Amino acid sequence: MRWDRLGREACSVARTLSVIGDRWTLLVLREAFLRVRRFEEFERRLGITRHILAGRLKQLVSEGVMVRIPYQVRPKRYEYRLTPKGLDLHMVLMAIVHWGDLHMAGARGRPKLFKHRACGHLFDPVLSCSVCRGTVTARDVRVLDGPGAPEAASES
Amino acid sequence: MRWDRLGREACSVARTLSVIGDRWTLLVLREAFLRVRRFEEFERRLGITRHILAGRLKQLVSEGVMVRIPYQVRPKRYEYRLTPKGLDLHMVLMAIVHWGDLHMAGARGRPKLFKHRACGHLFDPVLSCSVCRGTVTARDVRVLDGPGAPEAASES
DNA sequence: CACCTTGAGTTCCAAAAGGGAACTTTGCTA
DNA sequence: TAGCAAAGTTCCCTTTTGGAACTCAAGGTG
Repeated sequence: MRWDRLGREACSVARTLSVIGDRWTLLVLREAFLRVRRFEEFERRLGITRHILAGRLKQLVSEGVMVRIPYQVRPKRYEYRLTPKGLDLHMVLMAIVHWGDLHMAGARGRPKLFKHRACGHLFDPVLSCSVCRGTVTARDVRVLDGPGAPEAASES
Repeated sequence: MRWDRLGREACSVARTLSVIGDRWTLLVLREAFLRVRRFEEFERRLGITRHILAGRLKQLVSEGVMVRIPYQVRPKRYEYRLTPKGLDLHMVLMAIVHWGDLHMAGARGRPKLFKHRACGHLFDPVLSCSVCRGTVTARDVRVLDGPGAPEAASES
């Protein structure tokens, strides 16, 4: 399989990965959620080379995950911001961070903590069911074919 | 930055990505959650080349995300299964699928649906707060430095 | 017994992607 | 006039993929 075909697979994992399934892209998004907006600051904080960064930002913009908007006119300078579609990736980032906190934290503990503004407490993200609000773990889920499933073979 | 340094960064995103931040790795895990276990079946379902698959599986095993266990002795054959550490990636996969369902679904709709065994309903995954159980979105979260944060500079 | 099949890899080579560093462009500032 | 800053591009060389063929061990088949 070549990556240019990924976005056309009948699988939401594959389609999502066609947008964000790349280390640099996820790291760029991490910074974006921490309110980094400018080319040079992404470069400085990530240690990414400029031409890779330019490519990733261009892709994120073309996918509608970020927008490139001018923040000054003379000379023209642009910054990158998350769109609503990009903000929806928050759950993906939180899930990734949480797994790292559980399984990859160093001796000194977590690098970041999260406070829930609504209740004021430090918290861990928990996946729950939109219907009953109960916790959802791997064994609680049964996977069924949906309307967009491939015809005969079972692909996810 | 080279990838071999990623796992040593003081950031749970970076550390998680050092394990799963690769398209093929995530697709292998998707299949693993759908109960695929054998080398040939991963190959067939993903269209991945054999030597890339071998490398990814070896890495997942060395990270403790999967285990390689024999399922027959003569001739010796092995299969790959998720460990508890691997099963904990479920939230990451669910978050990725859900974003794809929201933003990348084709005209025919979702390829897969999820049923919550506990309540019996088809559901969407929702991220919630471990303390108050309320929904958590990007704007509800305040990020603070934790004990494992880098000294002076602020990196996530 | 000679040969074919299966599962799980490994090896080889050409093509694509990535890392590093220097160069470009536009206008501002000393 | 020179220097600087932000945001990219270009060039070149190294590393990683994709694709296909080859290996190995143990059965099964005629």
